[in-house]
Amino acid sequence: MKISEVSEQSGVSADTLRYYERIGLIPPVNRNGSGIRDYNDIDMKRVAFIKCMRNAGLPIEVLSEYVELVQQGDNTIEARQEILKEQRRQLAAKMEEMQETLDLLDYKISVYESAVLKKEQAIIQLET
Amino acid sequence: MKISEVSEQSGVSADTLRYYERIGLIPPVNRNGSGIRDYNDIDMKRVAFIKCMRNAGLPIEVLSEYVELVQQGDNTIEARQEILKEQRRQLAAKMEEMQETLDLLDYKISVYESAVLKKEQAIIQLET
DNA sequence: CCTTGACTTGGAGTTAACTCTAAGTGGTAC
DNA sequence: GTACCACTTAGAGTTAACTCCAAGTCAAGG
Repeated sequence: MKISEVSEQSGVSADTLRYYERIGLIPPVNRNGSGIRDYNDIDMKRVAFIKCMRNAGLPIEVLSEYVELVQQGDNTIEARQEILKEQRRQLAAKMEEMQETLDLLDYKISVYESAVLKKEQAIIQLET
Repeated sequence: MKISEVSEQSGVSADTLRYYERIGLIPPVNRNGSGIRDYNDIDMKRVAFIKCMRNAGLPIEVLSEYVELVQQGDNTIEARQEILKEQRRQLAAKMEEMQETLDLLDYKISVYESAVLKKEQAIIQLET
Protein backbone atom coordinates (compact mmCIF):
# COMPACT_ATOMS: atom_id res chain seq x y z
CA MET A 1 0.00 0.00 0.00
CA LYS A 2 1.33 3.40 -0.99
CA ILE A 3 1.61 6.34 1.35
CA SER A 4 -1.31 8.20 -0.22
CA GLU A 5 -3.62 5.23 0.32
CA VAL A 6 -2.46 4.79 3.90
CA SER A 7 -3.01 8.48 4.45
CA GLU A 8 -6.54 8.34 3.11
CA GLN A 9 -7.44 5.18 5.02
CA SER A 10 -5.96 6.29 8.32
CA GLY A 11 -6.68 9.99 8.24
CA VAL A 12 -3.02 10.81 8.86
CA SER A 13 -1.40 13.04 6.22
CA ALA A 14 1.40 11.65 4.07
CA ASP A 15 3.68 14.35 5.44
CA THR A 16 2.91 13.25 8.97
CA LEU A 17 3.47 9.59 8.12
CA ARG A 18 6.92 10.40 6.75
CA TYR A 19 7.56 12.60 9.77
CA TYR A 20 6.65 9.78 12.15
CA GLU A 21 9.02 7.47 10.33
CA ARG A 22 11.81 10.03 10.31
CA ILE A 23 11.70 10.52 14.07
CA GLY A 24 11.45 6.78 14.71
CA LEU A 25 7.87 6.68 15.92
CA ILE A 26 7.20 4.14 13.19
CA PRO A 27 9.98 1.70 12.20
CA PRO A 28 11.27 2.05 8.60
CA VAL A 29 8.67 0.92 6.08
CA ASN A 30 9.76 -1.40 3.24
CA ARG A 31 10.35 0.17 -0.17
CA ASN A 32 9.67 -1.20 -3.66
CA GLY A 33 12.30 -1.23 -6.41
CA SER A 34 12.13 2.49 -6.97
CA GLY A 35 12.38 3.53 -3.34
CA ILE A 36 8.67 4.09 -2.75
CA ARG A 37 7.18 3.09 0.61
CA ASP A 38 5.01 -0.05 0.56
CA TYR A 39 3.07 -0.35 3.84
CA ASN A 40 2.19 -3.87 4.99
CA ASP A 41 -0.45 -4.96 7.52
CA ILE A 42 1.83 -4.54 10.50
CA ASP A 43 2.76 -1.04 9.39
CA MET A 44 -0.94 -0.21 9.06
CA LYS A 45 -1.62 -1.46 12.58
CA ARG A 46 1.21 0.64 13.90
CA VAL A 47 -0.19 3.71 12.20
CA ALA A 48 -3.64 3.01 13.64
CA PHE A 49 -2.22 2.57 17.14
CA ILE A 50 -0.21 5.78 16.95
CA LYS A 51 -3.18 7.66 15.57
CA CYS A 52 -5.43 6.48 18.38
CA MET A 53 -2.88 7.43 21.03
CA ARG A 54 -2.12 10.81 19.45
CA ASN A 55 -5.84 11.58 19.20
CA ALA A 56 -6.04 11.24 22.95
CA GLY A 57 -3.10 13.57 23.37
CA LEU A 58 -0.33 11.15 24.34
CA PRO A 59 2.93 12.94 23.53
CA ILE A 60 5.11 11.71 20.70
CA GLU A 61 8.09 11.47 23.01
CA VAL A 62 6.34 8.90 25.23
CA LEU A 63 5.11 6.93 22.25
CA SER A 64 8.62 6.89 20.77
CA GLU A 65 9.98 5.52 24.00
CA TYR A 66 7.31 2.82 24.01
CA VAL A 67 7.96 1.88 20.37
CA GLU A 68 11.68 1.66 21.08
CA LEU A 69 11.05 -0.75 23.95
CA VAL A 70 8.90 -2.89 21.66
CA GLN A 71 11.86 -3.10 19.24
CA GLN A 72 14.13 -4.21 22.08
CA GLY A 73 12.17 -7.38 22.66
CA ASP A 74 10.59 -9.40 25.45
CA ASN A 75 12.59 -8.25 28.45
CA THR A 76 11.07 -4.76 28.23
CA ILE A 77 7.52 -5.95 28.87
CA GLU A 78 7.32 -4.60 32.41
CA ALA A 79 8.71 -1.22 31.35
CA ARG A 80 6.21 -1.02 28.51
CA GLN A 81 3.32 -1.89 30.79
CA GLU A 82 4.49 0.80 33.21
CA ILE A 83 4.41 3.42 30.46
CA LEU A 84 0.91 2.42 29.43
CA LYS A 85 -0.31 2.44 33.04
CA GLU A 86 1.09 5.92 33.62
CA GLN A 87 -0.46 7.23 30.43
CA ARG A 88 -3.76 5.59 31.31
CA ARG A 89 -3.69 7.34 34.66
CA GLN A 90 -2.98 10.72 33.07
CA LEU A 91 -5.64 10.20 30.43
CA ALA A 92 -8.27 9.32 33.03
CA ALA A 93 -7.35 12.46 35.00
CA LYS A 94 -7.66 14.59 31.89
CA MET A 95 -11.06 13.11 31.13
CA GLU A 96 -12.27 13.99 34.60
CA GLU A 97 -11.22 17.58 34.09
CA MET A 98 -12.98 17.61 30.78
CA GLN A 99 -16.12 16.24 32.37
CA GLU A 100 -16.08 19.17 34.78
CA THR A 101 -15.73 21.56 31.88
CA LEU A 102 -18.57 19.79 30.08
CA ASP A 103 -20.78 20.19 33.14
CA LEU A 104 -19.94 23.88 33.38
CA LEU A 105 -20.69 24.35 29.69
CA ASP A 106 -24.04 22.59 30.11
CA TYR A 107 -24.88 24.83 33.03
CA LYS A 108 -23.93 28.00 31.12
CA ILE A 109 -25.87 26.88 28.06
CA SER A 110 -28.97 26.32 30.21
CA VAL A 111 -28.61 29.76 31.78
CA TYR A 112 -28.43 31.31 28.32
CA GLU A 113 -31.46 29.24 27.32
CA SER A 114 -33.61 30.92 29.97
CA ALA A 115 -32.20 34.31 29.00
CA VAL A 116 -33.17 33.69 25.38
CA LEU A 117 -36.68 32.60 26.43
CA LYS A 118 -37.12 35.75 28.47
CA LYS A 119 -36.06 37.83 25.50
CA GLU A 120 -38.56 36.06 23.25
CA GLN A 121 -41.38 36.60 25.73
CA ALA A 122 -40.58 40.29 25.84
CA ILE A 123 -40.85 40.41 22.05
CA ILE A 124 -44.19 38.60 22.09
CA GLN A 125 -45.51 41.10 24.61
CA LEU A 126 -44.47 43.92 22.31
CA GLU A 127 -46.27 42.28 19.39
CA THR A 128 -49.57 41.61 21.14
CA MET B 1 -5.20 40.53 45.27
CA LYS B 2 -1.78 40.66 43.64
CA ILE B 3 -0.82 38.67 40.59
CA SER B 4 1.41 36.28 42.54
CA GLU B 5 -1.45 35.36 44.85
CA VAL B 6 -3.87 34.90 41.98
CA SER B 7 -1.27 32.75 40.27
CA GLU B 8 -0.85 30.55 43.32
CA GLN B 9 -4.56 30.26 43.98
CA SER B 10 -5.55 29.55 40.40
CA GLY B 11 -2.59 27.53 39.23
CA VAL B 12 -2.04 29.87 36.29
CA SER B 13 1.44 31.45 36.10
CA ALA B 14 1.81 35.21 36.53
CA ASP B 15 3.32 35.36 33.06
CA THR B 16 0.29 33.63 31.62
CA LEU B 17 -2.11 35.91 33.51
CA ARG B 18 -0.40 38.96 32.04
CA TYR B 19 -0.39 37.28 28.63
CA TYR B 20 -4.14 36.63 28.84
CA GLU B 21 -4.75 40.25 29.71
CA ARG B 22 -2.49 41.49 26.91
CA ILE B 23 -4.35 39.52 24.23
CA GLY B 24 -7.74 40.54 25.61
CA LEU B 25 -8.79 37.15 26.97
CA ILE B 26 -9.24 38.84 30.34
CA PRO B 27 -10.39 42.49 30.46
CA PRO B 28 -7.87 44.97 31.94
CA VAL B 29 -7.44 44.44 35.67
CA ASN B 30 -7.52 47.49 37.98
CA ARG B 31 -4.19 48.83 39.22
CA ASN B 32 -3.26 50.35 42.57
CA GLY B 33 -1.46 53.69 42.93
CA SER B 34 1.87 52.30 41.75
CA GLY B 35 0.52 50.51 38.69
CA ILE B 36 0.37 47.04 40.21
CA ARG B 37 -2.55 44.78 39.26
CA ASP B 38 -5.19 44.30 41.96
CA TYR B 39 -7.52 41.43 41.05
CA ASN B 40 -11.10 41.63 42.37
CA ASP B 41 -13.66 38.85 42.73
CA ILE B 42 -14.95 39.19 39.20
CA ASP B 43 -11.42 39.02 37.83
CA MET B 44 -10.82 35.87 39.85
CA LYS B 45 -13.97 34.27 38.48
CA ARG B 46 -12.88 35.13 34.96
CA VAL B 47 -9.52 33.52 35.56
CA ALA B 48 -11.17 30.41 36.95
CA PHE B 49 -13.52 30.17 33.98
CA ILE B 50 -10.71 30.58 31.45
CA LYS B 51 -8.60 28.05 33.31
CA CYS B 52 -11.37 25.49 33.28
CA MET B 53 -12.00 25.98 29.57
CA ARG B 54 -8.31 25.94 28.66
CA ASN B 55 -7.80 22.75 30.69
CA ALA B 56 -10.33 21.07 28.46
CA GLY B 57 -8.50 22.31 25.38
CA LEU B 58 -10.82 25.08 24.19
CA PRO B 59 -8.69 27.33 21.99
CA ILE B 60 -7.82 30.82 23.14
CA GLU B 61 -9.18 32.29 19.93
CA VAL B 62 -12.68 30.93 20.63
CA LEU B 63 -12.57 32.05 24.25
CA SER B 64 -11.46 35.53 23.17
CA GLU B 65 -14.40 35.74 20.79
CA TYR B 66 -16.75 34.68 23.59
CA VAL B 67 -15.29 37.19 26.06
CA GLU B 68 -15.62 39.95 23.48
CA LEU B 69 -19.31 39.13 23.01
CA VAL B 70 -19.81 39.27 26.77
CA GLN B 71 -18.34 42.80 26.74
CA GLN B 72 -20.74 43.82 23.98
CA GLY B 73 -23.80 43.25 26.16
CA ASP B 74 -27.16 41.53 26.09
CA ASN B 75 -27.89 41.36 22.40
CA THR B 76 -25.07 38.84 21.91
CA ILE B 77 -26.66 36.19 24.10
CA GLU B 78 -27.69 33.90 21.23
CA ALA B 79 -24.25 34.14 19.63
CA ARG B 80 -22.59 33.32 22.93
CA GLN B 81 -24.85 30.34 23.49
CA GLU B 82 -24.05 29.12 19.98
CA ILE B 83 -20.32 29.24 20.72
CA LEU B 84 -20.76 27.28 23.94
CA LYS B 85 -22.97 24.70 22.22
CA GLU B 86 -20.44 24.16 19.46
CA GLN B 87 -17.60 23.83 21.95
CA ARG B 88 -19.67 21.46 24.03
CA ARG B 89 -20.25 19.30 20.97
CA GLN B 90 -16.55 19.23 20.11
CA LEU B 91 -15.58 18.48 23.69
CA ALA B 92 -18.02 15.57 23.91
CA ALA B 93 -16.62 14.17 20.64
CA LYS B 94 -13.08 14.44 21.95
CA MET B 95 -14.05 12.66 25.14
CA GLU B 96 -15.50 9.78 23.15
CA GLU B 97 -12.24 9.42 21.27
CA MET B 98 -10.38 9.48 24.53
CA GLN B 99 -12.65 6.79 25.93
CA GLU B 100 -11.72 4.57 22.99
CA THR B 101 -8.06 5.19 23.67
CA LEU B 102 -8.61 4.43 27.35
CA ASP B 103 -10.26 1.13 26.44
CA LEU B 104 -7.40 0.23 24.12
CA LEU B 105 -4.88 1.08 26.84
CA ASP B 106 -6.76 -1.09 29.34
CA TYR B 107 -6.77 -3.96 26.87
CA LYS B 108 -3.04 -3.63 26.18
CA ILE B 109 -2.25 -3.37 29.88
CA SER B 110 -4.19 -6.57 30.53
CA VAL B 111 -2.35 -8.35 27.73
CA TYR B 112 0.96 -7.30 29.25
CA GLU B 113 -0.30 -8.47 32.63
CA SER B 114 -0.70 -12.04 31.37
CA ALA B 115 2.70 -11.82 29.69
CA VAL B 116 4.28 -10.75 32.97
CA LEU B 117 2.55 -13.61 34.80
CA LYS B 118 3.81 -16.12 32.27
CA LYS B 119 7.33 -14.81 32.72
CA GLU B 120 7.07 -15.13 36.51
CA GLN B 121 5.80 -18.69 36.24
CA ALA B 122 8.76 -19.56 34.04
CA ILE B 123 11.10 -18.17 36.70
CA ILE B 124 9.39 -20.18 39.44
CA GLN B 125 9.76 -23.34 37.39
CA LEU B 126 13.45 -22.62 37.02
CA GLU B 127 13.78 -22.18 40.79
CA THR B 128 11.99 -25.37 41.80
C1' DC C 1 10.14 10.92 -26.57
C1' DC C 2 7.83 13.84 -23.61
C1' DT C 3 4.62 15.11 -20.23
C1' DT C 4 2.21 14.15 -16.05
C1' DG C 5 1.66 13.04 -11.46
C1' DA C 6 2.92 10.64 -7.35
C1' DC C 7 6.64 9.78 -5.02
C1' DT C 8 11.46 10.90 -2.81
C1' DT C 9 14.77 13.93 0.30
C1' DG C 10 16.58 17.46 3.61
C1' DG C 11 15.47 21.29 5.55
C1' DA C 12 12.79 25.48 6.34
C1' DG C 13 8.40 27.52 7.96
C1' DT C 14 4.12 27.60 10.76
C1' DT C 15 0.93 27.55 14.71
C1' DA C 16 -0.70 27.79 19.42
C1' DA C 17 0.30 28.86 23.73
C1' DC C 18 3.06 30.09 26.51
C1' DT C 19 7.70 31.44 28.86
C1' DC C 20 11.59 34.07 29.48
C1' DT C 21 14.62 38.27 29.38
C1' DA C 22 16.26 42.84 30.18
C1' DA C 23 15.72 47.06 32.00
C1' DG C 24 13.36 49.71 35.11
C1' DT C 25 10.20 51.15 39.42
C1' DG C 26 8.38 51.20 44.10
C1' DG C 27 7.42 49.84 48.80
C1' DT C 28 9.40 47.74 52.95
C1' DA C 29 12.94 45.72 56.41
C1' DC C 30 17.09 46.54 58.56
C1' DG D 1 19.45 55.11 53.10
C1' DT D 2 20.20 51.17 50.95
C1' DA D 3 19.40 46.46 49.88
C1' DC D 4 15.89 43.49 48.47
C1' DC D 5 12.02 41.66 46.35
C1' DA D 6 7.87 41.64 43.69
C1' DC D 7 6.17 44.11 40.40
C1' DT D 8 6.08 46.56 35.59
C1' DT D 9 6.86 46.65 30.19
C1' DA D 10 7.92 45.29 25.32
C1' DG D 11 9.57 42.04 22.90
C1' DA D 12 12.30 37.84 22.01
C1' DG D 13 12.63 32.80 22.60
C1' DT D 14 10.75 28.09 23.26
C1' DT D 15 8.12 23.81 22.55
C1' DA D 16 5.39 20.30 20.27
C1' DA D 17 3.76 18.71 16.32
C1' DC D 18 3.27 19.16 12.30
C1' DT D 19 3.26 21.29 7.34
C1' DC D 20 5.30 23.05 3.44
C1' DC D 21 8.94 23.72 -0.09
C1' DA D 22 12.37 22.99 -3.71
C1' DA D 23 14.64 20.02 -6.36
C1' DG D 24 14.94 15.64 -8.10
C1' DT D 25 13.40 10.61 -9.66
C1' DC D 26 10.55 7.30 -11.84
C1' DA D 27 6.65 4.65 -14.19
C1' DA D 28 2.89 5.00 -17.29
C1' DG D 29 0.00 7.16 -21.02
C1' DG D 30 -0.42 9.59 -25.51
